[in-house]
Amino acid sequence: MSTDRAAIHPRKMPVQRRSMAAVDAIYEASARILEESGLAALNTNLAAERAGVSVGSLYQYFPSKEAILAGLLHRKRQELLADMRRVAADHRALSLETVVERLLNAALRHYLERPVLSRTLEYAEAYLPLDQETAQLKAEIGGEIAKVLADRDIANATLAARDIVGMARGMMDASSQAGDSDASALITRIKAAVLGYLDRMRG
Amino acid sequence: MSTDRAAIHPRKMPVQRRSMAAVDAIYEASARILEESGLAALNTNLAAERAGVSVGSLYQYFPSKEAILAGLLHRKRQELLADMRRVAADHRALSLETVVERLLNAALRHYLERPVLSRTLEYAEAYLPLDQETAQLKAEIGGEIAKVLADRDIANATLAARDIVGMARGMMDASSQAGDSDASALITRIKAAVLGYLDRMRG
DNA sequence: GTCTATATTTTGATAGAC
DNA sequence: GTCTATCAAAATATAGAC
Repeated sequence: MSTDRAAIHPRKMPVQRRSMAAVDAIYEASARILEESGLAALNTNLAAERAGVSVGSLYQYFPSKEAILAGLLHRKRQELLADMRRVAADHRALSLETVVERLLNAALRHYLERPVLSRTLEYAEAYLPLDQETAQLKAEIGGEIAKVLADRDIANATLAARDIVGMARGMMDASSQAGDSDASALITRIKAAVLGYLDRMRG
Repeated sequence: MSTDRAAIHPRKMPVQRRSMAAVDAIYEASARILEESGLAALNTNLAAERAGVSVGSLYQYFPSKEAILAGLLHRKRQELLADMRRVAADHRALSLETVVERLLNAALRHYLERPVLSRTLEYAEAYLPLDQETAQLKAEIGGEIAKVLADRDIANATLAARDIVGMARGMMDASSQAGDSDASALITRIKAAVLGYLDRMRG
């Protein structure tokens, strides 16, 4: 019997205590595999084994390995969005420079926690049949930034937000791949790029 | 018999006319597979079929699918480096702004030719057992930019070059993923980020 | 709910004929 | 040099016992 390879969404929400532990273990095991060996190395058997559950159990929660990836990405996005909202909440009281710095701090904190995992999930998204809900989260993260920019009368806030997210991400990737570990110096440099960009686009 | 999965380098240089055509066809077919379906979809059987050659022939030139990826990346890098050198050659006669613009034009031209392929190969590099020679090419590309910056008395030219490559790449990725196709507007915005960054890092 | 065992499919790689 | 045929290994997914 041919199985549905396109299934992406977690099979069901685990409500029992035990089930949640299994799902968490699968996520964490998968994350480690991705970090250690990349996308190509992730498979359901290995993920189950490393999570300390059987493949059968894994398939009870995830219809495919893509579903695991989608779930991981979704989680990460939710966490970042929550943090972004927190930072953007009272932004009107602050200078542009301070807001930018706080937003970058939030983004960096998430990214630097697990840079390789972040990179891998970001790439996976590009070829993964896109999960509507997760795409929405991405848009909302951009939206939070655009809102801050629009309030400062920056033209084309949506485009600018996309540019800023892109440049920050690119610099974080380059830095982490080069093995650079000085986070505060990195923030300073990203801030230079972001504020320099905004200056020049405004002037 | 267990085969050597770690082999990366193309098996041999094709010297005959016919062989070169086969190798080219394999590269092009692989590139299309990567663009259409991502890294996970690339396999030797499919690449051979789409290239119009048999798997046996493919294995005559490539010891593994990783070798195909490594070869594709190596080619792309060589092309970009050649272009960068051309641009950087007479840079002393030009303003910083003009040099930056020319370098970005070169990078963009290469990237926008096949953005999805570029992204995929870049990601592949991260988990691919790194090909010494290709890593060297990457360093040389950064080196060309660093040289230009150092000549303008920009401190920490190597670090700045890495940042600039990263931010440009991140913005190109974001733009192409969003489906934006206005290349000249994109150049203008990347220039704003790069020059703004340099200004602030200098001042 | 979870596990073991297993079928099915896909992929990697080679042997041997032409 | 190239192809066909095929093997071996790995990965997906499920059935059925507990």
